[in-house]
Amino acid sequence: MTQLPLNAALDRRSARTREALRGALVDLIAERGWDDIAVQDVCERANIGRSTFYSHYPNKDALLVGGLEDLQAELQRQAQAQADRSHGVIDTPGGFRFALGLIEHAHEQRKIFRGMIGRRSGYVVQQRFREMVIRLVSEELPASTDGLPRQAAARWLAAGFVELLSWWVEQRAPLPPAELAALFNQLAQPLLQARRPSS
Amino acid sequence: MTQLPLNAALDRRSARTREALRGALVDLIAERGWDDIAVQDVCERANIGRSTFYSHYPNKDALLVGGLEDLQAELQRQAQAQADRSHGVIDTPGGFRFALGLIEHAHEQRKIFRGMIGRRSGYVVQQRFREMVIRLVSEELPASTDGLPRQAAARWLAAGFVELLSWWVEQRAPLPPAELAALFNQLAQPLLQARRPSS
Amino acid sequence: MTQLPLNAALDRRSARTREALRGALVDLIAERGWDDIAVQDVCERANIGRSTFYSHYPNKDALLVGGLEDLQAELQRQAQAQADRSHGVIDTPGGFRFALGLIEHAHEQRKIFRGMIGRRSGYVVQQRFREMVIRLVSEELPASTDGLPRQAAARWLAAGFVELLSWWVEQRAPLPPAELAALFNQLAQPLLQARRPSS
Amino acid sequence: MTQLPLNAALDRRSARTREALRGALVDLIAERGWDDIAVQDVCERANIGRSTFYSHYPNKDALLVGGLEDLQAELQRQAQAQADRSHGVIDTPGGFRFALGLIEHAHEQRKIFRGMIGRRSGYVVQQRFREMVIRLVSEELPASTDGLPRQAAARWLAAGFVELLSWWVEQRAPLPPAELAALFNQLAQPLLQARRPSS
DNA sequence: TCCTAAGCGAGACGGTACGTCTTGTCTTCCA
DNA sequence: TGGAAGACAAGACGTACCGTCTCGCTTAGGA
Repeated sequence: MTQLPLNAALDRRSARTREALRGALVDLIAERGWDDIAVQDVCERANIGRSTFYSHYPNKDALLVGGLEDLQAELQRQAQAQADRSHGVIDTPGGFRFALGLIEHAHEQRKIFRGMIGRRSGYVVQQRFREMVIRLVSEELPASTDGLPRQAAARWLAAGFVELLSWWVEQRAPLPPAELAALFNQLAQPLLQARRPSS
Repeated sequence: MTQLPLNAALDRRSARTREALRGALVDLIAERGWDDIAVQDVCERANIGRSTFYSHYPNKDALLVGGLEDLQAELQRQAQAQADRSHGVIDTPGGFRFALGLIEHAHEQRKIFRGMIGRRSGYVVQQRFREMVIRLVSEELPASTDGLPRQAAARWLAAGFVELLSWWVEQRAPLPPAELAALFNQLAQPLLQARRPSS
Repeated sequence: MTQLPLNAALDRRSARTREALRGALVDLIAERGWDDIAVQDVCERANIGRSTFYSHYPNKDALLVGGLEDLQAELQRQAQAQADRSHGVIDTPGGFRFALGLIEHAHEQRKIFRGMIGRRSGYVVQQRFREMVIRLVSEELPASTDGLPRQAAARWLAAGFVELLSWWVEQRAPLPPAELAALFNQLAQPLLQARRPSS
Repeated sequence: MTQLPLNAALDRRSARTREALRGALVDLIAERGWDDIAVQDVCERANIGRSTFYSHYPNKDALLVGGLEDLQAELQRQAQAQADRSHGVIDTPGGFRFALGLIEHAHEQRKIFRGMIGRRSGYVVQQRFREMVIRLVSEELPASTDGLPRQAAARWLAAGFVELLSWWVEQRAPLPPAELAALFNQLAQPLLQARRPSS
């Protein structure tokens, strides 16, 4: 009956397999873009049998989604931390907190992002990424967005943000992250003004 | 530019084939969304041999692009006509001329647009469609867009527009086209203000 | 040469697939002749996916060649056995040992041979079959074949043999195999006389 | 259905087209061998539209057959001439009259014959050619061929002849035509001896 | 001289087969 | 017992030919 604690090791092994797959996927996305990658390729890169892949994820998509969920969690953690740091005193004047973090992340991993949301990406990746950004935007969007339904507003901003990012990430001499974030927040202004009706 | 009037009949025959293919594609996109369509399916629907398809288009993509080019041309024609009608007197007060036309088109062909840019679409379609909108926006975008490079501004607006359209087209009780156009133009305002520095 | 005894079961599975394909091919050749058979047909008959076919053989040709190699090996084994039985004592008086075996084989499988070398066959089959017979003849051909180069002699005899077989197999009331073999050996006599320079 | 003798010129035009096609085919056979030639290729080489090809011949085969019929007629004419020259006096001592003519023809057109009956040929060509040789042999074969049915004897000889020719034509330093013909006649001897039972 | 029937080139079209590629399932063996 | 290896079915892809067809041009002969 010593089985229960055994599983921990196995799980750890599983985790390492998953990790390897995720890493391989990221590498390959950076190299070739999503669409030109076959499950086979990911497995080879990760030194893993193709059947093993399917025992972990039903899809190439699923693998990606897993990765993006991690990224989202991380960004939300960052945003939260930032909110906590300025413990309500000034409250980042009219800007989205997630933006800078995500932009900086994209900056550091420029190559991967180029594969993900740039030219050579694929539908699923863009779609998933956009969905993630929609969730991030939604969380910081004020309740009232004059005229426009909240969901539509979130999508407008998220789509714009993603497109901006996609443009920025392909640039040879890009703006500094902070400026891009500022630009985004400026463009988003009309939808944020309702935020502090008094001021 | 099949200008030579020599073999008009052949061209006419080809044109009818192309037409049939395009129609079949649109139908199928409306029914199942881009990704679930095989070249074979399009051919069957259009009553056309698969090899004939390939003698006209190298790809499923190419077929789509052809269709979108037509749509773009049509919308530009409309926009131009509208501009001519108000022969410069009032100059559509601060709005994009293409918007209403495209929105109305989407309204009439709601089902097709749902297949094209809505949930079940595919990367290529969205991408191609977005590119088309980028071109449309670019044409009407004023030269100076304070701070933001022109290309980035166009992409911001186009992405937002597409996303808005995608959201709108899935609604059960959507706004009237005119109101959506107004909303878009209002959201685009910050980038258009540079337009009339004098006023 | 899948010699490693590691995964015997996989090999066994493969072998059964190959067997099925070979059988189906033989059947179909007997029914329609080589040229009217598509890879697809072989697969359907063998209850095997077309892609599986291509993972075993690159061609329809390759499948055939495989089968012929087996046949050749079998015939050589028979000829050897026969030679061993009469351990040098009488040494089949002036005749080719492979002939009777092959003729009897053709007799039993008359239908298949009709498809293979008869009227409705195809170039590849005839060619491959002739090559096999050339090899068989070569092995038993004496070193010196007065005047004619050895290779030419082998081809003369093989071509004649195949043609004879092809004629015989189409007959309604054919000679008994032994008589055909005798006939062949008689016709081959001029080239075999050099065999026993003493006599 | 070119029955009416009205338009001789049109027929002449047709004839020139046919000629061009035949020439192109021969060229291409010499270059690449039968199997690697598409109808398209023949047409391009002959500067003729593909549809025109099909208005003359139903097949690539038919084009070939036409050519071979001409060749056969020519060879028979030669053989006849030779028979006439030696107006029965000596009657070519035990040899086939067609052989030398055909061999010399093959010698002169070595390249074409390589394409036709050599390695890179195709089933149809070999088959057709063999049939022609069977007809040629049959015509000169004596009535009685001890034991072997006449048809079988003709096929044995024809197949051997063709194979010999095919071997010879691929040689780098081939025997002189006359010697090859002698060799063939020597090999054919056993079947010809019945010819003059008296002598 | 005009006109009319043909040969002809061009190429659209449907169809069939090819060989390649990817996907997801399933089985077997090894550690 | 989990993972590697890989056989397998399914099916889309883009290519290559095939044989049929329709269309207009050209041309040579007979009116």
